[in-house]
Amino acid sequence: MAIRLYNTMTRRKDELVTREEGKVLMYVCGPTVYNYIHIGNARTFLNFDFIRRYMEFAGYDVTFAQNVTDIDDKIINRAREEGIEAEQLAEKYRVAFEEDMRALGVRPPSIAPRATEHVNEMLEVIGALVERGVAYVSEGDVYFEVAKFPSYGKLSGRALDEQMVTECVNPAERKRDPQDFALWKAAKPGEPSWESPWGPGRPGWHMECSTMSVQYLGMGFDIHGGGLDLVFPHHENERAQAEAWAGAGPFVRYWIHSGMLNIDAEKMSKSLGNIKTLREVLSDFDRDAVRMLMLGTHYRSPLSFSDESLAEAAAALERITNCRFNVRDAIARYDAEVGGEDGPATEAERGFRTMLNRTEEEFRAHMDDDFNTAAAMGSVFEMVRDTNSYLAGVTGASTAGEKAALRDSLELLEGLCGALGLFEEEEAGGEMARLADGLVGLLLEVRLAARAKKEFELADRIREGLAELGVRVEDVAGGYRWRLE
RNA sequence: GGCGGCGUAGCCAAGUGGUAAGGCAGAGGUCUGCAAAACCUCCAUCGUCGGUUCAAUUCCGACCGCCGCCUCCA
Repeated sequence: MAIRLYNTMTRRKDELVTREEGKVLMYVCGPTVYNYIHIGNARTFLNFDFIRRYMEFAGYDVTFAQNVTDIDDKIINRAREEGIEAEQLAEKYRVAFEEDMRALGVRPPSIAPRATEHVNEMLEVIGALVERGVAYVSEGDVYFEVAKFPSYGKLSGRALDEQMVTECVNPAERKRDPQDFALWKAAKPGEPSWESPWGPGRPGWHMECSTMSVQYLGMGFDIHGGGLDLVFPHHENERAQAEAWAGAGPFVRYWIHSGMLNIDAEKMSKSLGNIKTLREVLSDFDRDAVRMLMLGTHYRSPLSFSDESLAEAAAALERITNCRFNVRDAIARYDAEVGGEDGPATEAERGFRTMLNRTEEEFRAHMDDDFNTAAAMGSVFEMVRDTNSYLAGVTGASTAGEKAALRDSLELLEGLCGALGLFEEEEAGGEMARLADGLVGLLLEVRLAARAKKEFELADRIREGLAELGVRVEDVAGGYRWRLE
């Protein structure tokens, strides 16, 4: 079945037909590196990580480009505050961004071009736009003349003359029309700058995305994404530049926009002082809890973030991790057993396999339908319930068929969750881990013996002591199992 | 003023023209030395008012409420 996705340009769900069959060329607007990213930024990057991963899961070869905006006003201002060069500041936060993405489990882009390394290419595009008469020079600035691009406003669905005019902002206008936007900004004294035919300056914000996306993915690439708040003016302008420059459209086949994240139902803003950095969140919560929270809401809907909602997501995630643990434990247990007759599959086993197949079908169908992660996770949760239920009925000496079915269910559970980037935390390894492993096992053997003698006080002491070390002990028929919290 | 979105149980959240997934929380039960995990059961007529229809939460209209964008913003 084909993937259908909501296209901001057409305002409906369109079937994904890529430029080249089996391949997806995708560009997502990356960070402006002037600060640590906040949880809202994280949602956008996570949403596109889900989309990218699922397309790969669905068999596409995905090329994913994401820019780094390492020169703009915010960077310059912030550098001034911190008393360092803009370049140093940008590098500091660019590295921090990469760390954050790694900590979140967001897969790195295939290509991560930086604005400052593509100034020459941008100058070529700007020059061509001036030559074509769609851009004009004004006191060292270069502006795109919106009136020369007939379909301006098509993406964001707004007419040029119906906008609220914020004229008081800049009365000494260098622009012919307030809607015109800068392709090149003349440098003020002390600002970082590059040479250009129009004097020293730096590229306008929108320029880099048009230039670099086309440079690496080619005109008419498949998917361009970003936060919903980038539709206007950023993406509208990108499109205008690119199509005016190429002389034809489309710049992009599908536009995808990720919904905003609010904190306690309010927009994050400096004035409200409710900006929450990803680092703060990750210091309190597991990365997969953050992923679960984002997966629970469709990517285009607004998401209200709070510590409570995160705690809920963590609890929901635990249900899945418990199930995974239950299945793994059962497999290990049955593998150790010698008995077990082979024979025709039982009723329960056949039903179990049917359920597994249905789960995968439903999961894919939901994801194919505009990446409906919330519904897809619903299917996973149903599978969790049915698996636990099946597990409760399989007791000891299971058949080869049952063992195989359990292994398949584990593979499916991990596969579906993995398609959305869950369960990628590295497992502890090494000498010390093996030693700890053995010690815990030894203690639990002692505890088992104590329980057999009804020495519950000792048994409880061992369990509590281990709990303090983060080892959760659970008793099962005739034995025990444990795991790290 | 222009454009767009949203309003589903205590909370979060899918979804459909034919009486509503899933998760969290809660209640009861089973299992257990206790616990944990798990299973079972219970818990909503979908903002309000009209209209279309055999039938609407789902389509249309009005209204109320909330929010976003129109200026930098993921």
